[in-house]
Amino acid sequence: MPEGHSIHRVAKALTLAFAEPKEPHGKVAPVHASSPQGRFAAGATLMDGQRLAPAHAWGKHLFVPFEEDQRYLHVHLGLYGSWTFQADPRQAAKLPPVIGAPRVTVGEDQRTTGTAGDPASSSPKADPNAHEESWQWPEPKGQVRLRLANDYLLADLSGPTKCQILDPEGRQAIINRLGPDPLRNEPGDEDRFVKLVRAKKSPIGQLVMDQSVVAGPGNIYRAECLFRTGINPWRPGQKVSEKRLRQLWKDLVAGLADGFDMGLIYTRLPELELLEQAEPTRLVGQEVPEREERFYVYQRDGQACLKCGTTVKMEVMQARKLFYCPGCQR
DNA sequence: GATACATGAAAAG
DNA sequence: TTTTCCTGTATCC
Repeated sequence: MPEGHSIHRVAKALTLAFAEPKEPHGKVAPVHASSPQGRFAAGATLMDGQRLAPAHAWGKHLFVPFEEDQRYLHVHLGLYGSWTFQADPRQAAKLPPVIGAPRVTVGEDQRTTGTAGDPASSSPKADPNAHEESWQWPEPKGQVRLRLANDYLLADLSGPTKCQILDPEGRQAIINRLGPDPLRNEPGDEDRFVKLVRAKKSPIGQLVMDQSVVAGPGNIYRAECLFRTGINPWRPGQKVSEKRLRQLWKDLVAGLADGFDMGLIYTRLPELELLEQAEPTRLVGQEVPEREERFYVYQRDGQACLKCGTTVKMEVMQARKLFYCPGCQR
């Protein structure tokens, strides 16, 4: 259950795990690919033995290029797909930090094996002869569509809505129908976002989740960013002022970047006054509270708005639950 | 054991 | 607008 920030993190994790040489001056080791579940058997065969190049994401789409072949693995997690990373507990010293972090996050679902919660203690000193024998990869748990593995790390993919091998044209066709990605934030993206929104009369709450308008945000960011910028989700795109849309773009940039850095969505600023600042405040570095205290409006329907006290509303928009404060968002 | 639900998107009607 | 697809977890009998 991932929004764009999770996919960018997975791209980074896959790159660190499978697209960077493990020894100085070494080559990238070929990846072992398989489909324990069987539903991606043909694709896994194509991938098995390939050297992988650095992965990248555009919105919620993940692309993993093959180094010596002009093709890509393309994955979209859909509503409940996930990646699970595991590491050889004896090789902790070689693990890239993004993998070693002791956390389990829905959607990317990273976890470490070995000493729970403390990767640093989990082993360089373990068994001096350990490296003599290769790591026994653990049995896949549940429905694993694709398993990627090398001598140190393993990534299991389950439940994706899309998992396929694409040629460059196939990849480009997907990117062509995506809007700007706030995590890429390239020159001109803000203008493109503003123009796309202002050309439509559908409600802004719908447009923020429309991947051809902006690629990355999902249901949580939609609710939270519209609250943070004080925009009513039912307001037609055309009728949102350019000023507010520029504010909204910048808020999405900051919000998704925070999600990327923290590995979870945390959007509720420590002080309400920070909401009024010209530039959005970044939350990375802050201590992360319990889930119930991370959001302003998401799943807070029936409770009092933290800013104005009005009861937070839940309505259904495009078959998804929409949360907002009718008092603050007009 | 059911059943409901989830951070999504495309196809079908 | 409704249905369909993909899976794991929580909650309720």
